[in-house]
Amino acid sequence: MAFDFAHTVLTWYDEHGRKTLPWQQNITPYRVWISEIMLQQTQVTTVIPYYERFMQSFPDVVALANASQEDVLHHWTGLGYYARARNLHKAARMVRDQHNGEFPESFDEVLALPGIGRSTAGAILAISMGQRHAILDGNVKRVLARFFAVDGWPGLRAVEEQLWEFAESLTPKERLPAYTQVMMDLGATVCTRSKPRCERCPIQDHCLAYAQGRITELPARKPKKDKPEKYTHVFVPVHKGRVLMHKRPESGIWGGLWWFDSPDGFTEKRLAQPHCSDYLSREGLKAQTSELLPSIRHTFSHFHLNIQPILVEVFSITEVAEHDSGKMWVDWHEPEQIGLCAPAVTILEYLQNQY
DNA sequence: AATGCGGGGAT
DNA sequence: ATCCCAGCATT
Repeated sequence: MAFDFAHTVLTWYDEHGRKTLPWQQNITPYRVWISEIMLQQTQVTTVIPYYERFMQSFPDVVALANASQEDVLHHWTGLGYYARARNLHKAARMVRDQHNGEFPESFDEVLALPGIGRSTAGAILAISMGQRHAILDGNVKRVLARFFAVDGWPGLRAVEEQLWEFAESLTPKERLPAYTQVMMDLGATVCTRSKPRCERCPIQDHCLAYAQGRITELPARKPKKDKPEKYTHVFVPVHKGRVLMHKRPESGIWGGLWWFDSPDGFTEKRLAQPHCSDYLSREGLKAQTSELLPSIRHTFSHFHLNIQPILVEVFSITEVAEHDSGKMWVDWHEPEQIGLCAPAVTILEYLQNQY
């Protein structure tokens, strides 16, 4: 009889699989959905506190739909990939308005929700409903690339299609929640990127990469390219314990998050320090002093950003900006419930400590 | 098919 | 400093 892959890993799961993660308790499609989105490109230990806070504030899909986007982004501050939060909110409103507030239970309907692709749709329905769908996240890609000794970077279309075929062919007809979980557990706790624990792997005897001594070279690494340096100046106008912030456009870097006004955007070369006068007159402000705050180096997936914040102490405000205008005076000792990008948090923390 | 999209943990 | 993580949307 041929090697029964699913049975072998399921037996291992019963003894060694993770069963106490927050989203593994009180399992519902909604709770699994939120966990799957948060866990996209984000590690488990980072997600856990975010998940707990999110569930506290938005216990069900209707609660999430009824929240403001501002509030949702606030709960996402620091998690990254903010389009995930915007899509999550949009999808919740679709569920509320088009599915009577009940999370859909067919694959095509779930796949149609923004922010949910093939793997996430499969994971949600397999884990919460026991439906038979394959998944292919980073963990499963690594396990299968090694088990079948698949060459090539999994980001390549052809390689990914091959891995999907393997994933589909191995998926059993029974015990879908446990099987889906164990494929991720294997990748997360045994078949790790570096120093995999092959001696504890239930499928070691049938692993091609292990047999070929190619565990460390599979899956193939992503072709690396060096990240360009970029630069930006930002004005940080302060007045009586508050700081003027600007809301970024919905799309692009830090979409919908609050940041500071910049005279030069992100530039390829380091520009001379801008004068405050133009900015101040445009904003209807008068300054008494300005000084450079410590610069911040922030790394994105595709470039480094060198940020030079310019503190401007303002002594008169001719116009108080309104929330709706995309500008807001934020109390740095008690920031509003808004979404902030990581460098904005750094600057606010600096103001808290210094002033 | 390739690129954009964040932040942080592991090494 | 580099790699990469429970991926998806856009072009």
